[in-house]
Parts: sequence; structure tokens; C-alpha cells
Amino acid sequence: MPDSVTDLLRTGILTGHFAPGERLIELQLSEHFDEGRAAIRSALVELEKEGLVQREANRGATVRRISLAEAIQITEARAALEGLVAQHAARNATQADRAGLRTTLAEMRKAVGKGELLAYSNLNAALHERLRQISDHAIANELVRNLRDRAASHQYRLALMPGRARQSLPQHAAIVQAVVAGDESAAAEAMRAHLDSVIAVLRQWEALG
Amino acid sequence: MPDSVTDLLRTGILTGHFAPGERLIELQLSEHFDEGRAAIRSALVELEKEGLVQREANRGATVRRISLAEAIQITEARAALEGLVAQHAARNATQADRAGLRTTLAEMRKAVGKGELLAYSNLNAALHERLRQISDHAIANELVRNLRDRAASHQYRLALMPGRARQSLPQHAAIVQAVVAGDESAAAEAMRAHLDSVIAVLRQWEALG
DNA sequence: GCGCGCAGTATCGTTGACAATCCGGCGTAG
DNA sequence: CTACGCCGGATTGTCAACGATACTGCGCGC
Repeated sequence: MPDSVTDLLRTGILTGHFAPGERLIELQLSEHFDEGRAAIRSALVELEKEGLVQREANRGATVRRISLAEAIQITEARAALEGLVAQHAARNATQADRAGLRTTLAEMRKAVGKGELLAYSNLNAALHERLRQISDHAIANELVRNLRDRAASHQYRLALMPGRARQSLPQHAAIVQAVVAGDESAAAEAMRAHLDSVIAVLRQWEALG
Repeated sequence: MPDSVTDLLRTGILTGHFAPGERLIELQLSEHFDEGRAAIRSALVELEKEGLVQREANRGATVRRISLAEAIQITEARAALEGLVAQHAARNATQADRAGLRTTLAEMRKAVGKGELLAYSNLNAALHERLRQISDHAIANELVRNLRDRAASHQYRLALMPGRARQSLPQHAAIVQAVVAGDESAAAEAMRAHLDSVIAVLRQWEALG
């Protein structure tokens, strides 16, 4: 059963409605969401396991701050797992799947051409999501989704980086090409390369302070 | 703070004290562990997130059954992540670390020679654990530990498989060699190969029914 | 004999109150 | 002026009781 309170709180955190470092007080949230304190508590426990919330005994919960160093580790893990996802996607893709991927890629090209950053970002998310669906790998899916959420704040900043879209487009093209061709190892490799380039940007930021 | 109830319950599940499919009734557990129902509830929520427990609304919790198909996916994800772990271990290993790894490997050789399956299994676990420590990759560590727990029942069966130790020894040797040599990509590759061989066995079992 | 509904029981889910704990401010002694 | 200890408010942690829900078995009608 989709635990609505947890979902609501998670969304609140991911959208920035609850900022990193902000205290999450049970009674307040209880009124905010019009739910019992027990439900809130349970949601906080879950989100702690997801790494989005930090809880200290007798001191309450806060929205977890993700350092750049941690974001890098998260993205490294994501690279490893999304490589697996791409591999399985290449293995399982039907003709319809392949057509869909090519369509999405074409739209991405168009978005880059017009300089529509937001549209590109959405298509990017859609492409990765699509690959996860096609891969039909429940375990990797679950883990990747969680890792993506954890590093969401940093990803956001990346999407708006000037020139980023133009740089990542060929990487996405390579991924799609490999998946469409059914080349498993090439797909995994292309996906890892793509995320490695994300990591490179993060490292650059880290060096800058 | 280490939530003792969760740890106790998790250990109980991993050791088979609570069998797969067994119902986990809050009141019973409450008496068993001499803890309030609230603590038990919280533990069940956590263990559900860890994939060890299954909960259905108004129907209670049971120890999750892991199918062979699922164990395969879990091990695939583990392969991807432990590859990353090995890579980082190769990057970070100190001289002392290298010596320790060689020592463990030598002991494994001895255990295989004497046919001591249990000792080998323990050394195996120790080696992987050691690599995780050396890797200093908090995210990958956390995920791998969880995945290992999830597939624990199947791993157990594997450890006792005749001839398995002899087969996996050279794989472990290759991993240690690569890490000691500081060859990151070889370490990752060796680790993946090792876990791929585990997957191969699982697939074989799956085919047999 | 067989399916249907109905009550009983087991168990979860929720609520409200209370106890335990922690943080911050204030007063006081040195 | 500073360090120490104490006190009050805020918040979490725990408990017991109650309400809600789903399974079980039994009896009744067909």
C-alpha cells in the first residue's frame, strides 16, 4: 500500500518545501498533514532509511544535508547500478521500446537546439525512467530511484549548468544507440560513461569549494 | 543510535530463528523481546525497507520469502556495487591493508586444502568485509550489506555446495592480486567475475527448478 | 451436499495522555 | 566577568486502551 504520508513528506523534501537542515517536528507535521503523530513517526523512520532524513534520539528529525562528497559517492553507486539497468534494457527492449527511445532522443535533440533547458531536463529524466522500465530489474530500479532522490538537490543545480545539455546529449545518444542495437556491454559502458561525466562535474565543484 | 530491537529481529531472521513465511505478530514479538509494541512496529517498518519483512495493511508482517529469481537480481546488483567497492579498495589500500588481504587469502588456501568449508566461508565473508572497509565507500557499503542480507538464505546453501570453495578460491586470488597491485579496473572486473560465477550457479539451480 | 451470510476472534492501527530527555536562559558564586 | 548549576519549555519516547479490519468456522437455506 502506498503510504501516503511518507510520499507526501518525501515529495515535500525533494521539492524543497522542507529545506536541508530544517527541523521536522512531529507535532507540526501532524497538523500540517492532518495525520496522527504515529503516522508521521513511521514516515520519518522510513525516510531515514531512505537517507533523506536524519534522526537523533530524543532530539528529533531534520532534513538531511547531502555534502558534495556524499553526492559523488551516491552518483558512483548510481553509475554502477544504472550500468546494470542499461545492460538489461539492451537485453529486453522490444521493437516498440526501441522506437520510443529513439523518439525521446529526437525530442532531446530538438530541445537542445532550441535551448529549452527545462524540457531537456524532463526528457532526460523520462529517458532514464524508460530504460529502468524496460530493464525490468526491480532491485536495481528500487536502489537507483532512491539514490537519485538522495542526490536530487545537487542534480538540480547540474541541470541548469550552462552547456551541460549540449555536453550530455551525445552521451545519451550513445546509450540509446547501444540499447537499440541490443549491445549489452556497450549499453552498460555508455551509461557508466555518462554518469562518470556527471561525477567529473561534481568533483570540479568540490575542488572549487 | 543502534536500534537494538531492529538488530535483534534482523539477526533472528538471518539466522533462521524466524523462518521465511513465518508471521511476525507484534504482540508476540513484544513479549519475546520485552519491548513495547511501538518499538516492534518501528523495527518492522525498518526491516520492510530493508526487504527482509513483508507487511500488508491490517494483515500483519511476515518474513519475506526471496525467490531464486529475486536472489539472482540481488546478486547482479551486488556484483555492480562490489565492483565499485573493489575499485575503491584498490585505490585506497595501504601497505598494511595489502598485507592483511594476502594473509586472509593464504588462510583461505589453507582452509580449502584441509577441506574446512565453514572456516572458508567465514574467511570469505571476512575478505569481502575487509575490502568494504578499505574502500571507504559509505554508500556502496550500506547497499551491499543490505543486499547480502536479503539473499542470505540462498548464499548459505551455496557455501555448502561441494567443490564451490575450490572453484571460488582463484577468483578471490585474482581480486586480491588486483587490489594489492592497485589496479582499479582489474579489481572491479575480478570482483564482478567472481559474483557472476555465483549468479551462474543460481541460474543453474533455477533451471533445475 | 453446497454456497452464503453472520458472528467471533485475532491482530493491526490510532489516539490521547504521560514520562523521559534535551536545550536554553537565568541567577548566583567565585 | 565567567563558570556552574538549576529550572522551565519544547519535543520525543512509551504505554494502555480503544476502534477498525480481516480471517475463521459455523449454521442456515437451497
